Amino acid sequence: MNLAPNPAFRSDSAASLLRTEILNGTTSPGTLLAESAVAKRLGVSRVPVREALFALEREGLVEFSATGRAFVKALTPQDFEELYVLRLTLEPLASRLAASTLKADITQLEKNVAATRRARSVQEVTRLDLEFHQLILAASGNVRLLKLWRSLRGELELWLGRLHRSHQLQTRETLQETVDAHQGIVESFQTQSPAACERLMREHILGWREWLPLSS
Amino acid sequence: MNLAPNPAFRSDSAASLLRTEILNGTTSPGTLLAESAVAKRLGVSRVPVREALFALEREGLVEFSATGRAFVKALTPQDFEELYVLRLTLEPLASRLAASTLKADITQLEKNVAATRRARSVQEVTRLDLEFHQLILAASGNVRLLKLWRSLRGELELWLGRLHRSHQLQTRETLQETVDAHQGIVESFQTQSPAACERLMREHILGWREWLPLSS
DNA sequence: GAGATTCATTCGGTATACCGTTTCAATACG
DNA sequence: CGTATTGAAACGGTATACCGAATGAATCTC
Repeated sequence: MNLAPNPAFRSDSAASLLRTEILNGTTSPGTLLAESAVAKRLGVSRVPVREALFALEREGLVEFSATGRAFVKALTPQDFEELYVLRLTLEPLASRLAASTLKADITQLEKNVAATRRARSVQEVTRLDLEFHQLILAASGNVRLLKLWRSLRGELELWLGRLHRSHQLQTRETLQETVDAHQGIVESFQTQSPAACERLMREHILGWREWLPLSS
Repeated sequence: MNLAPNPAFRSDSAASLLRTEILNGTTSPGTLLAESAVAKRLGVSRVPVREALFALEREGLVEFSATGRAFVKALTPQDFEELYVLRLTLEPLASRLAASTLKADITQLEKNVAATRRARSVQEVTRLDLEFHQLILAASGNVRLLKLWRSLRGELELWLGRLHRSHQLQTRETLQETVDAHQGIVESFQTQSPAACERLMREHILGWREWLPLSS
């Protein structure tokens, strides 16, 4: 028996806690995350906090000043524009690459869509929505492509969280639209060509254009 | 006078040294980079070495095992395939986005091409080649796009370095081809539409297809 | 001999301490 | 009043030390 896959590193715990607080909006953008202060608050030393901050930087939730101080990232409308352009490039590509894989097995995607139908909170829908897209990135088979997307995921969550808090999103209709679109994409993997899958994903993301802060 | 932009962090020095050794091939792929050993060799403590290893991981030159040990990344033909697909996606996009910026000012690109013409070593050509492409990524104005590309740059350098060492590249003709292609791209920014710039970059990268390890 | 076991060594995760630099607000200056 | 100055507190970069876990080779088992 070689079990014990959970060393429970303090750096991971610290990252999880800080991640939650940032995504919740508990700690507002621009806040200084001083190593000493965070360490004292979490009851650990500065070393794991340091690593947690680096991890969060890779996720796009934290940014470092020139002098090495960590701040909760503050996103501007232009940042969302950048993210949007990249999603519009990376995700259709992933869809095309994933087409052959997903033709054989779409059980995970189907589970995700079913769970989204049953979801009861906006947080849950958001999580499942991002998970749906990440499943396709993972199915692309290009681990670098998945890594690139994951480095943007934190910022995408910040974006969605902001939309939710401003009540611009997640009326009953938009939820239904999301589920329908995802359902259509899943079916496309079974019935259509890779190029068609790519196109469908592109159109799905184009539908997000209206939620860009700039256009509101 | 507030000069002193060079704190000369030991972590940066360590990263530079290790980076050079990895790209040279001095430390071969798969080599364990134990923190203690590297620290002793460089005459610093483990802490800056740790950070250097994280930095090199972001650059794609080092990978961590499940138990946290750092190894010099070993690239497989499939890895090159992944990198190629991503270049083929990101760089034409950057070209299109950079078109408006570069219509106004191509001096940096022109300097680069001129320097490439004057280059006397394969290492220098490689460096200038990657710099040319990076200039365009930077000119795209999308800082996230630039960051994504930079996270692949280390692996691209490993790829080119391998090609050089196997003498498959950098005959006089391929150098001339590179310079010509780059010159054409620079001119396209002045004379053509963003879509045409995008297409030209795509074709330039398609030209690299023959250098994929799989096809040789 | 092939595979499981043991154990000394190595290695990474973390705590703590020290130091120079940065920061920022109170103060002095024009 | 607006702008330099200054000095104490805060912060990050690094060194060192401790510990449990992982590693790999020698050993034991069948």
